Amino acid sequence: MNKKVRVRFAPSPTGGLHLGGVRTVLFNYLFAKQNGGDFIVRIEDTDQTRFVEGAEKYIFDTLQWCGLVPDESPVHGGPHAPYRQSERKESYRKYAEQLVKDGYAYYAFDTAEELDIKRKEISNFQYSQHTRDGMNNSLTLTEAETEKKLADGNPHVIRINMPENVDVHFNDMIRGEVSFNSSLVDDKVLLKADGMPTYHLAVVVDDYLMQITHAFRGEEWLPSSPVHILLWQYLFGIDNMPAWAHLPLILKPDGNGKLSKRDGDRLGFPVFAMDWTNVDGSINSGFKERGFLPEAFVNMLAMLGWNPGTEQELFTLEELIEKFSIDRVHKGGAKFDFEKAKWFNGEWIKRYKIEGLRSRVKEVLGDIVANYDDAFIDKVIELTKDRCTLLNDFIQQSSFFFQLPETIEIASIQPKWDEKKNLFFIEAIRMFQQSILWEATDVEAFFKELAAVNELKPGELMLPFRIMLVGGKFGPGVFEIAELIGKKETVKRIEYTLALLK
RNA sequence: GGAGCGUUGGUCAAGGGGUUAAGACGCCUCCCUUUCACGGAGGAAUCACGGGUUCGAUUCCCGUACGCUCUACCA
Repeated sequence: MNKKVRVRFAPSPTGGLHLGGVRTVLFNYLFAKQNGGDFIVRIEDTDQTRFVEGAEKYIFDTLQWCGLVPDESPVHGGPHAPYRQSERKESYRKYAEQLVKDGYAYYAFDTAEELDIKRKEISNFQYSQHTRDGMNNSLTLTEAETEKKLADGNPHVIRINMPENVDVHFNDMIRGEVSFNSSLVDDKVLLKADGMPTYHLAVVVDDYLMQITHAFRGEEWLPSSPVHILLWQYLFGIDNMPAWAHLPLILKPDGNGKLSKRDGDRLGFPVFAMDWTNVDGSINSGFKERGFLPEAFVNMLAMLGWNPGTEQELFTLEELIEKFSIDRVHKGGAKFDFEKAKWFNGEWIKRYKIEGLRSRVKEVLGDIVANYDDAFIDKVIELTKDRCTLLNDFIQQSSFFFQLPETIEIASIQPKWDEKKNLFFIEAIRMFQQSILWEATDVEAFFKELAAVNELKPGELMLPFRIMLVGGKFGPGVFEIAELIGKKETVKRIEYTLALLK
């Protein structure tokens, strides 16, 4: 079995690959891999005015980060190249003309202004079988008039000639039998005045030319599917049509409705896999930059609209390929929950081996780890990974291993600070300096011993000690921290804080 | 307005004629931890409504309500 699964996305200044888009790609990918098929990506840049340089690269960077790399590089060719619709422009016109010749479509010369007027005059105006008789098209014009208009180079579009009262139906992989009455569907534009196809013509022609057998897309496409079904019937035969799967929408967390990038800004979470730069230069943050691991991102996305029916929630890409099944994809939309997304990431950080985390943690911490070797960094990661849900949490949780804490929260200890404690730490410094042993257990023993001698409860001293080493009330066990940063650094930090407390 | 699609706790969801209606996130309580997390043990909270069919409906059927998507020479 050689199945090809089509992935589509339109790069545009207002686009970017957001959650819903990546999930569509993911499900395509899983299905393709599972069935031993090909996974290809096509760029739908039919509206050139909205195409931005770099958007294409952005898409592939995103797919790469997620581990969803297409089998044929749409940028560098392949058996079905080119993949940019703008480069396939010529092939579409031919099919549109064919439709006109066969009576399934017609030329329409109405200008944008004329249509605007109509829309103002008639509420809910639709260019359809009920209105096309009153419009300026090859159906109302004589053949000679049409020929002349075309010869004179009048701008025109080609619209589909929707049949009257035909039951158009198909079997959706997720929803089962879906049907529409053709009388209620308008005469969609297939070929625009600039010669570019609209999505409706392009999907059908491209899917045919690229021999696509299964097509996944968002639920928002369902209402226009009758146009596509009819086009398949007219052009290539309904038997050659790919199987459709209309995926449920990803909804905004509050209220209802499709998740939009505005929601991300408003609610403070990313809706893009990676940072996306808008035409105006503003940036929508990405999951990657927020400190997500690609595995966690993909895992989280897969569970949004699909469920294996077991209690398993954590999946690798390989496991997803194995377990994924299209009939367990839900029909209803799912609200996006950022808290759950973070939970997935925390779980993945715990699952990750230290070595796997190392380079990512180094990247997050930046310059401050420059002078430390991997062995030291690995120990830090081991001590802190379970308390991080995002990679960026390593900044808070582990910076103090590499440098003096930026702020020392002395406010936490000052109220109960007294001379007795001050003397304890002065003595501790002396004692630490003399000691030869410096493992966490040794430090703890010294510390408690000295506390006993000074008739102080260790409990009263632990917090001050922590604040001195860490700067705040967080982090792993103090004695383990002391061991790792070393005797010299420990003493230095005690002295530093003691000075602050004077 | 029209068409299509949908509706199990706050969220993600399993289930599918008879169940104490799984599990996860979040929330709350307790334990562990002389910090914060992690971890562990508990807890509150759900089948949109109305009619059928049936001995019995959350589950099947029909309505209603509500929500969403589409209704562009955007995808």
